[in-house]
Amino acid sequence: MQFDQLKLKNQLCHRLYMASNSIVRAYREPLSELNITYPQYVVMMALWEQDDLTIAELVQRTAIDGGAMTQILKKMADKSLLEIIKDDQDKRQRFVQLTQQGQSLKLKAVNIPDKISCQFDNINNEQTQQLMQLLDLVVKDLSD
Amino acid sequence: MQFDQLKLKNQLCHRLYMASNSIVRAYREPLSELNITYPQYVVMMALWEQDDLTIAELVQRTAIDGGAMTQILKKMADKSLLEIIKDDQDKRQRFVQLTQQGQSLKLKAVNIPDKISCQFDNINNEQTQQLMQLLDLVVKDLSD
DNA sequence: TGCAAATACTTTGCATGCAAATTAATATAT
DNA sequence: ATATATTAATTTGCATGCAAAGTATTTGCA
Repeated sequence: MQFDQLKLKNQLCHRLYMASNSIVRAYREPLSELNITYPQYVVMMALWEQDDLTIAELVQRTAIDGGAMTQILKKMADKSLLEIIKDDQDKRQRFVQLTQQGQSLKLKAVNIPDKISCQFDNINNEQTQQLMQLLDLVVKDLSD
Repeated sequence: MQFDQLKLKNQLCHRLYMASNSIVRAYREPLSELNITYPQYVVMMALWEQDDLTIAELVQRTAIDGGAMTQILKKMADKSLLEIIKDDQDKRQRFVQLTQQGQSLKLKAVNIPDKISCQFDNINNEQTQQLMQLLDLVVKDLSD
């Protein structure tokens, strides 16, 4: 039966869809305490790791869509989490820099991963690592 | 270093975010030939598997948000893929039924899974199964 | 029997994800 | 040198995902 492959339970994509939505939803509450959304949190993590990136670099590291990134950064700048600085060398690009407030938010965020991972009762560290490796393969195969 | 857990490369959520977006994006082209979006495809798969479901059942099986479901079904009804039928027994609920056109679309969709899976060069069937099982654990842990 | 609580949906407002078109500036080729 | 191609961002339009509020209906219980 070739139609079997159209069943939802056989679809990797539907598993990914559900898992991704579930985990982003799980971040909603802890992130609301920092007054940021999930994609904004991804931007913060990228900048906490390496500040003063161009928007293109930020797009590359976060895999957030460029069009969306413009809007997201605007809102984050409005909240004084970061500043968007024009480059005098190449006037097409802009650098993104954390403000003091943006940097210090890291201290409030540091316990978020623990809050999330303690919701995982049926999956251990080894399985998590394995899962991340497999997901990397998926992303790699689809990025060509 | 507790800050290490804030790095993007250590985040399961970011892997899921990228993988889910990547795979939904991969479906975009084949689905555009059927003139449907990814969530609409999920609804179709659910109905091809079991027709004449209530909206609540459809929400439960697809994991699509109820609010979004209303809009999605409306668009699909506009495209004559399905009909939304009021229940005389319980006037709160409605049944969703595929039209002839919606049923026959299955024939055009049956080769889509193959088109997607042939993009996976670095991941084999066994790994895919393993991945799906691990994702089920994630969803299960987060659904409580 | 009558009314509060629960259900099944719908609506609304906000924040993306994404493709496509647009703008501004730089790089390249002839 | 100059037209053309490329690059970095932004803008626009459409389709969700999600929380919260709103609408009918139906249940359940005093």
